[in-house]
Amino acid sequence: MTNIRDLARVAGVSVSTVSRVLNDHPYVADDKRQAVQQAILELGYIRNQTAVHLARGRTKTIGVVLPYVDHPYYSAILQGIARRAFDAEYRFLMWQTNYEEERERLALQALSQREVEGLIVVSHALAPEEFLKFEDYGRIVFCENHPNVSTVYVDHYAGFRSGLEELIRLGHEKIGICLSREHSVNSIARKKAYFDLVPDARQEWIDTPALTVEDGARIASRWLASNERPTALLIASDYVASGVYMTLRKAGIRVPEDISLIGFDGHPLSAVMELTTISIPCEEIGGEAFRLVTESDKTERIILPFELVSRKTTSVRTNV
Amino acid sequence: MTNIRDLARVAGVSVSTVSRVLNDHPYVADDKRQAVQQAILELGYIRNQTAVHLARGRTKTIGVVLPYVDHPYYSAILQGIARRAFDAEYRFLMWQTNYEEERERLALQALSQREVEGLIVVSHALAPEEFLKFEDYGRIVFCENHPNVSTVYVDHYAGFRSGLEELIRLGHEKIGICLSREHSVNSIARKKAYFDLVPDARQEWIDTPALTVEDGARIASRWLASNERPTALLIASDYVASGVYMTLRKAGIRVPEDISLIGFDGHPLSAVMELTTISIPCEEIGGEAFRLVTESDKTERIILPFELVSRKTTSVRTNV
DNA sequence: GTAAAGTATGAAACGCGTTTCATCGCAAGA
DNA sequence: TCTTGCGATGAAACGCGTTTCATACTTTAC
Repeated sequence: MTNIRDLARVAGVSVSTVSRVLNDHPYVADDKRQAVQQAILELGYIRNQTAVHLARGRTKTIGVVLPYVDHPYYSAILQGIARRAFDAEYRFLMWQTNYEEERERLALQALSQREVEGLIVVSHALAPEEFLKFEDYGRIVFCENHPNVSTVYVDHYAGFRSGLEELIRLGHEKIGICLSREHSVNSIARKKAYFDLVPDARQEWIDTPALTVEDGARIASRWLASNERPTALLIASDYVASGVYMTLRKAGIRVPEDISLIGFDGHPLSAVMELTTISIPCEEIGGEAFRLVTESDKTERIILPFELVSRKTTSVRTNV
Repeated sequence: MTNIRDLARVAGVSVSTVSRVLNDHPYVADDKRQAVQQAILELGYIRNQTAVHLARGRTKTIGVVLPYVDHPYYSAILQGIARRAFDAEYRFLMWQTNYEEERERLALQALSQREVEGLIVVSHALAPEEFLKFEDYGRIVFCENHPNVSTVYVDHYAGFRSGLEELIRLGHEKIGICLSREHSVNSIARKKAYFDLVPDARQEWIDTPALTVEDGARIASRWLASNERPTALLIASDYVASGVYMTLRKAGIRVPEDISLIGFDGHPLSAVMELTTISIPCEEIGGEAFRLVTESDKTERIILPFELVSRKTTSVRTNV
């Protein structure tokens, strides 16, 4: 492997000059610059990035912590991060955690070991404080609403509220909700909105987990089997909502005549399924998180908007 | 930043001994080991991974080249890679390319610069030969069928054949297909299967691109507007097939009475949509590709199985 | 009892690019 | 003519952990 010193020898210059040529620094005479470039071609020299990282003391790499990749919400955020990272000539390492704390800790370890310069925590199991212990090693940006941290998020309380208000406006009183996980910050906010706004809110009308289409099918089956059925469901993911929708239709239930459904995320799927949904800018969450983690030097909180998109799975309550 | 030499000084040993302790080498006396561990705690020492990478001459990192993350096929493969990489204590860098050659070249550059030890090329725009030029720098594994390369793939010719045979068996003669991209290896294989097996195969019944649900909606609209309609569609992705399905149903077309649909991938969505599909083990593709790129030392070709899963979007042709 | 084998440890080299600091030539300003 | 000052360049230090090699002391083995 030829290195910068070989280059210097062949070109008849010092290593500093070679480095200057490599990095397009000024103050290099044309003839020497050409001699170096000639040597590079002759020896087939290729820069060792690892050495550059060590010498510069930075890796131009960030870490991304998320539970699953094969889930549209997370992959959309990841897409946003990837896009922005590419433009900024940054790389990113991903920790796909399944919400296992041990895996999240590995990402923190990488941060402290200076393998990554910052961390985007899309969703996590570990307490936020555990993350903040590592703040000295690099910026940590969350995609969930925690106090006193840099974060890019959507106000899920308000988002759920808008969905619930819509259902109430349509005359629904027996409303159920489906939450992705039991105890996440988002779920807590959403649950609060539920109990704040729905007079007849009931613990047994909260279904969880709601992450996959299969969860949707399960939720629909449960609904079918229950003797006191909500007339409307606000579901934390379009994917899950699609599962619910299809399973109910299969069972002969008419949507929205028999039950109203509202999804969440605004995934393209919701459009072809004509699902009413609360749309959020997932890619932008990722992009902004990347911007914060690389550019910002103070704690920043970015709240991105949501939008209730009414389509064909919601209507005025007709039955009891 | 305290380093290994500070540690040596404080512990009263040499740097070699410190390194031995850090790496659990044998041949370190207990008292010295403890002295080093004590020093580590005292000084709050944290290993610099970049230095380790440089010294060891390896990064335990591989690169992944794929066009999009927010697409279920790719994210499922990525999930497989991520899972396996975690177990092997490997990291991976991702190049999300949008099929832009320039972006793919950046991944190759990273390989040559020893930033990554190998490359998994899930799908690509650049000619395979362009990749193979870089084989000296590390193993390159494809997830598509190219000659003379390490690859993990599904036989898409056979896969499409099985779908087409099923449709023919059901009495369909006017069969259309939807391909993800015009000129990918997979599409070429699939197109060949189409022309080999379907007597009335027509160029105008090949629809492309077919990557997103929106593509599905577009394809369905085209079908609705055409005057000579295929009675069956074999679609290269469940996502797209879902889009087709929902859009046709919206328009009052009965599936499978008026048209049979077969999807591809075996995505969970196909189950709740009751879509007939050709199921392939996406996660396993990723996992095996990871295994090859890190463990194998010769060119290996792994062909993974597919399976036709008959559900409710296919039936005997009833109309003309 | 002596050779062979194993245990323990440190100095120094190594991987490799970047950056600081000193130096020197030469041109512009006084 | 003398002083600034900029342009150009190299030596050496730096970032930091790993590994090789030599050395020296203990144990086993015969």
